[in-house]
Amino acid sequence: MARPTIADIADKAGVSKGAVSFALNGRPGVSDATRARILQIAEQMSWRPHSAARALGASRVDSVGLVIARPARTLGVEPFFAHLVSGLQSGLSAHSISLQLLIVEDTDAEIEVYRRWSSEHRVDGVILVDLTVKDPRVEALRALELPAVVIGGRGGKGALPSVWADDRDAMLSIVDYLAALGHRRIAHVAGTPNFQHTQRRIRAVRDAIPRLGLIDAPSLTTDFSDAEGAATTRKLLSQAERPTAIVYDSDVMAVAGLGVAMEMGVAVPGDLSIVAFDDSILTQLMHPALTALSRDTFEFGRQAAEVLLEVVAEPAKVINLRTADPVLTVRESTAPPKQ
Amino acid sequence: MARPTIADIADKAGVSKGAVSFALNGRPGVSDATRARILQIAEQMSWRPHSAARALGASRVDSVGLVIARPARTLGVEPFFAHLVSGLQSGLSAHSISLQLLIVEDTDAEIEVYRRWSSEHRVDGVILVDLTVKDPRVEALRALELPAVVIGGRGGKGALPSVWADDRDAMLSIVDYLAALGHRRIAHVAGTPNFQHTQRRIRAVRDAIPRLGLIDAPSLTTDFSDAEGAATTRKLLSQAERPTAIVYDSDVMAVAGLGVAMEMGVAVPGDLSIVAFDDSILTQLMHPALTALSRDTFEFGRQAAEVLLEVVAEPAKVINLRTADPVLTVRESTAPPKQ
DNA sequence: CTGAGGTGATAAACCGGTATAGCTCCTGCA
DNA sequence: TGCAGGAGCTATACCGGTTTATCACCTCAG
Repeated sequence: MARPTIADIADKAGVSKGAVSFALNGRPGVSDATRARILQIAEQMSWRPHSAARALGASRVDSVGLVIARPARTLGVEPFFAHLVSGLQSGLSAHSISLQLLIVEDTDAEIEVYRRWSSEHRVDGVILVDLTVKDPRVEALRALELPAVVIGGRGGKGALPSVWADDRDAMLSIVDYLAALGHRRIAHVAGTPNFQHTQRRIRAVRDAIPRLGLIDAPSLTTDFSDAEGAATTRKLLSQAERPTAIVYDSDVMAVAGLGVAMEMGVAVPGDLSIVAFDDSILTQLMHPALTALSRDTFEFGRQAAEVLLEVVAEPAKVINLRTADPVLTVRESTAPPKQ
Repeated sequence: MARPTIADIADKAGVSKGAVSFALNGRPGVSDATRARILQIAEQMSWRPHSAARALGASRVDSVGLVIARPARTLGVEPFFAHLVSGLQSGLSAHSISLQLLIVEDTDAEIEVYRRWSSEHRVDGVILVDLTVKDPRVEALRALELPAVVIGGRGGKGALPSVWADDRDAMLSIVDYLAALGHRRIAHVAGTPNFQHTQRRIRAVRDAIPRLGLIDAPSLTTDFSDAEGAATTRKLLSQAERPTAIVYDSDVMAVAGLGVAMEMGVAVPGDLSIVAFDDSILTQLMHPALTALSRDTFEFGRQAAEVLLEVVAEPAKVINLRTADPVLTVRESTAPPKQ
């Protein structure tokens, strides 16, 4: 007997299937003595529920989904997703929920996946990342009535539940530090403008200008690629009035920017300070090692999992959980500007 | 009516559930006219099979699994897994099979996952990576009768089906090139010694010594971390007779090694040539950009998916598919040695 | 002594598909 | 004319759980 079923257990225990089900799920209907006996037999036969059978009856599949819509090429350098996935699983495995991961090319494909998952009952809910300004996924998920939690995008009213970190505060902590070092010409190499977090960071920089008495603090958007990160840096360093510090919206762009500085003979941190808005092994491998904003992505994922499970259990619930603030890890790429 | 079932379709079409099932699965038993009518109604009601129901009856779940046993911390820098997963999904989605991904801490946990997946019928088969010399997973999977495909490890007799690239040839292509440039003192910073591919690479280097007339070619094992990569490099460059070229078993270690060379004032590629046995954006971001061995990991994953599906359909099948050979991408970190 | 109410269990329906036995025609051939 | 055989379809069992209706039995209050 390879895979015992509850019928096998019922036979052996001399009770009905129903009694076994009650016993195994810890619900009333059987005496403590019978329950103990059933549990012991189940244990001994090393019984496990057949996930499909349970899903069919109970209409929950104990599985949630995460779709990442990025070309595979740009993925993987960023530890972000690996850590996020690990954190998610850590939060889910405590409840024996499995994670379905899918990488697709674009948002249309992503929505299509949600549609399929929903109609095939493959997941109980999903995690959303990279929220854009007018994100079509929000409406699609609402229409499908598929529980969802947004990561990173703070929900307004009528929005989906979310788990978010304060991008604004984080960016301010960087700019404040640079200003305190004496920098007055700061540049910001931002990511894709349609991401909500990009917008928030740009706004934070702009708002800080008068307060900190900055001469200038332009935000230049890119597609997050190393190529555009390098090109933008080249442009910035070719100006008559160079910035003395550059903040990059990702670690990859920061590394590319460091390369450009070296290539142009601009000393880091002597002539130029560099900060990455995202930490990873990449920033630590560089010479000089890059000052970076560290986020606890693992914990982020864990919390998102918890929130999603709450929302799955109670779809009407509105949760907006703010996670721990990111901290600035100062390394060798930042210093006061030369006079 | 939110989610139509085949019973709904049967009602509307005025036929039995069985007829609908036949029609939707393209099997004989209904006339072409009826089939067409049923398909049209199904389409119109946007019917999708309930995955759990199908799994329960047909005892296949249209889902395969991949477990990665590495501490989350070291993951993610390596684009390898991201590309592999994308490739796998590309190969699977053509057959509407989904991929279950799990990251765990160690091999014991990994085997535990297989056990759970198997008894809960959550997957039809699994993909194995990072095969070690006496890998306990092989026996565990055989005992569970869970179809599996090994990635990277070429199976001997009695082994699991596999998809593999020729590590030996790949390593030889690197060493041959370095020798052709004139290098006679070559060092090899290898990965964890218990990995099969590490063993094969070490053997390839050793065997090449007499043929190429190398003075020396030691292979030093590490744990694949940047820290050990750096430490090993430091040791090598501190010797009286320095190697003039170093081959690293991973891109991360190669980057760390480059850092050490710079820190010690060893010019790359003037005094030292560096080659990474694995390509990624990391190697391209460096200055100088690193010569690296490029593998088509995406294609690798695609082929593995195909093979796994064959094995799932026919468990007795023995397949050992050799993939395209990796190619050496020469960049700026290699040059003839100074006299 | 009787009836209400709670406890511990069972039998059977159900979830949404797939697989199979069997039934009804219709056709073709002897 | 009779019958074998196949096409086309139906009815039903089945997969492995969960859930509900029902029931026997015991206890206790009136």
